[in-house]
Amino acid sequence: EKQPCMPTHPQKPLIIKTGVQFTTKVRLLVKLPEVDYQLKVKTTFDKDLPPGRVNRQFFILTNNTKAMDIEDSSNGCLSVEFRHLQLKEKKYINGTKGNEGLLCVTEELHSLSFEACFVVQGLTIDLETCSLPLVVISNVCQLPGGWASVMWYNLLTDEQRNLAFFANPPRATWSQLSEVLSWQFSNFVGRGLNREQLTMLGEKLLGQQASFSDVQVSWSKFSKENIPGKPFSFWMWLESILELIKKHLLPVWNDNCIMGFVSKEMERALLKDREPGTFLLRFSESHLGGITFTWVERGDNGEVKFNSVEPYTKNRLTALPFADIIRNYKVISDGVVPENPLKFLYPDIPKDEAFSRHYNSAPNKAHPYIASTLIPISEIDQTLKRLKTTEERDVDGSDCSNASPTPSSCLSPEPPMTPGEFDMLHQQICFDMMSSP
Amino acid sequence: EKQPCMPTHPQKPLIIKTGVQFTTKVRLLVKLPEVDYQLKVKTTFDKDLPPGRVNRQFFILTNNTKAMDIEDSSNGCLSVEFRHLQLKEKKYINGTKGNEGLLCVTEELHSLSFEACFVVQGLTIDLETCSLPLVVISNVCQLPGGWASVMWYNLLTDEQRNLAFFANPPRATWSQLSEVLSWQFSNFVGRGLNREQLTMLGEKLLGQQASFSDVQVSWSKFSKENIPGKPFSFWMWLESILELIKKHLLPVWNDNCIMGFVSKEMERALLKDREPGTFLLRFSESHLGGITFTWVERGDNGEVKFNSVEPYTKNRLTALPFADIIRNYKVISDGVVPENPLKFLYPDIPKDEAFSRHYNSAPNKAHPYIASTLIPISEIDQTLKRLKTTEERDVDGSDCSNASPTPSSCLSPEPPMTPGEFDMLHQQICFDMMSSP
DNA sequence: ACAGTTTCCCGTAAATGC
DNA sequence: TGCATTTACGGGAAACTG
Repeated sequence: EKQPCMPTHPQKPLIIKTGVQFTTKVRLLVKLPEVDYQLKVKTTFDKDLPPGRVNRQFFILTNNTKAMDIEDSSNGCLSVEFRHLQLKEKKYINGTKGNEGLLCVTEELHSLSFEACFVVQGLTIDLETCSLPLVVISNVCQLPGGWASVMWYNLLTDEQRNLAFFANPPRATWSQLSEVLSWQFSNFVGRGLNREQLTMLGEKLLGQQASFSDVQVSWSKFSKENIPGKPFSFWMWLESILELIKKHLLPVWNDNCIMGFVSKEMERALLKDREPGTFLLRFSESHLGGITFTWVERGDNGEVKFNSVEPYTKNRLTALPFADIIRNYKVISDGVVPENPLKFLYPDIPKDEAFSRHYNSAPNKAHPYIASTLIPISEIDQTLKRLKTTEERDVDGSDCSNASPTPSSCLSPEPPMTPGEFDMLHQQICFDMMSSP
Repeated sequence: EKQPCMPTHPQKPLIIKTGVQFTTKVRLLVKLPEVDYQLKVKTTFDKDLPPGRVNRQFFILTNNTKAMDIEDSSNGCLSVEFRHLQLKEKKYINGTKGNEGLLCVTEELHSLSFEACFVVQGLTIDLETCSLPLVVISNVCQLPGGWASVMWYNLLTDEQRNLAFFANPPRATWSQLSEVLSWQFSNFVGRGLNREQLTMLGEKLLGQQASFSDVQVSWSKFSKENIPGKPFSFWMWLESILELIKKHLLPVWNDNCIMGFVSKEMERALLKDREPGTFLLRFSESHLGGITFTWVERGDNGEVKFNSVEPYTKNRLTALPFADIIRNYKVISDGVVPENPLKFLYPDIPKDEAFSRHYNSAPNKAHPYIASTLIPISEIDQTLKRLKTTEERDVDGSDCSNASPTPSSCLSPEPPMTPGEFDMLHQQICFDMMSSP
């Protein structure tokens, strides 16, 4: 009869960081007869501890009681919004912490309870409801892990409050998971993933498959186990890319200039028949939050060569926006006029046509100073270069799993999923009370 | 009989930030007869408000009482160290705040009081002491202003507790002030200022003077009024340079490679007869926390030309260490092989000899990637360049005040002040209880 | 409207706990 | 001892407040 709206971390609901304010809202969905008494609602954290007791215990530091009021907007029902709520951990509750030692903090689920009581015509009526499971973190570095939990829970169950969910988390099919992954991108950085990008992610997570859609992905493989040979899990890697886009690549990403998720085999297959100087942008698979470009060129005797620049990460992107890196990148071999090897964005868009709207218009203030830019330069020693090219296949091979099929036309640019699909997912995760029964 | 040791902000004593822990220590300087009772000390903030009442009021949030104990180290007298003290502002104490509206928060002085009471042979003895004046800030952005106050107070008075000091702050002579300024550098970034650098600072603050040492500097001119034509005060400018050195230039500064404080006239006078490609490093006077280099070259018909690069600030220095900027800086004019114009550090030290020990040894990991560096480049269009050179004098002139005297030999490298002078100043500000009477 | 000041909170580093 | 987690707080930005 009453339903809570979720506390929200900016953009990431259902995650609460200790010591940081959050907001929550409850609405009464039944119409009460005209009353002139106050209907007080009390908010409690982890009101009745579930049987599988939680490890950590928290309490609401701030005022947790407030009277309902007629909602300004909409149809005039009763609601109350708690603001400036803050969570703090209880220390040394009863000697030691719980024992479910297998779960990490971001898998530990909690909930907010809301209670009210009113009397009408001699009848005492108790109202109570609670939130969807919450994850409590103490530092933003735990946010990616916490968000993985929230996604997995809401993707795979409709239960209102199964706090033991991660004791034995169900698997997701790739078709479910890929939809959520694309939604992460459309929701947080404005453009979702197309089929080719999702295929690369599927291969990365599951290896070669005849058909992906029904293959199952375990929770562990998604966000807990490290990718073989890497010191991070699949989700941590993907999340680092979301973060990179949000902070440094937003307009370029939304302009569809970043292919991003391409295997190295696919990359070569795509570039090999292209005009020399054709390049594409790809996220680093070996480092968190990095982006690189690969271009194709022809050697003296006509053989195809591929070059990839060392991935750029946030440190360098802070000093120099990515579009300007592409604009100014130069390769220098000793004593030669440096040249920008990047000519056409795959498949054949002249570089400036693709990127010029993102260039930083030169800040030519009438200084007594000579303006100066940082220019990303690769210095290539010709002898070394020849060596490198022959070894290239081997060095790269160690980084890649299996060969991927020939590209054919599968990488043609495609729009992200339809808005309708996103709305559906959005509601699944972000309980919009306005549209509830 | 008892004396407090100061609460310390890392490296900056006598400044307390609300909500951040600080530590303070009190020692009893008289030897008590053997006692077996505990001597408790209580710490109070702004215990008795001074007549000229303060605007803001604070209190100690944490436990403020602790028993004295025999000091481990040294001569075994009683002492107590309060740790994890934290200050919080009292809100709405009695309606409104005080009225001394002329002072800003960093000029508002406070103090910590320490009290203890003991009974010996039927005599009750009250002990009480207090700290030197303290500045309370709420954000680190107020630290430079607060530190200016602490310096000024301790430079110009020996009073233990004159909380109204900034109602009418005395002036400092340049000889006093310059010594403190040099000490800032030797203390916080490891190398003090030599006579030439101090002379430039004196001229900047006071204009041309026959003899600086007795000229007086007002508190306002030092840290409150903006430098004419600039949006910051003298001290804020100098402090931004200290910060820049601490974060990005430490080894280069300590290696004496940075002349830093040179007027533009002096710079030209020094460089004009030097080998083309001779350069020096100078802090920006127009922007906070910037460093630039100026080099001399000769035009086609033998005339002397000076070029200064746009100052580097922390953003770029984070992506590329300054020594590498100098190492790799290039000037490019269209279609020509780019060249590094920096050859000799003034007066005549080959660049690599001066800087090579600070170069980042190339991080050549066996990547499948082509390594890439950011290279600072200035692109000079030849036609523009010719125009620029003729206008240069005027453009620059607008930025400089009066002509400075011919350099003669006054810029010869000199060691910073003697350690003894620093020790004296250090004690003046940082009350070292060990050496007190 | 605005400037001085405080609050908020991310993100890195250090401390703590298990 | 090492890893997981929390605490600490600088720093940028938003919010507050006379």
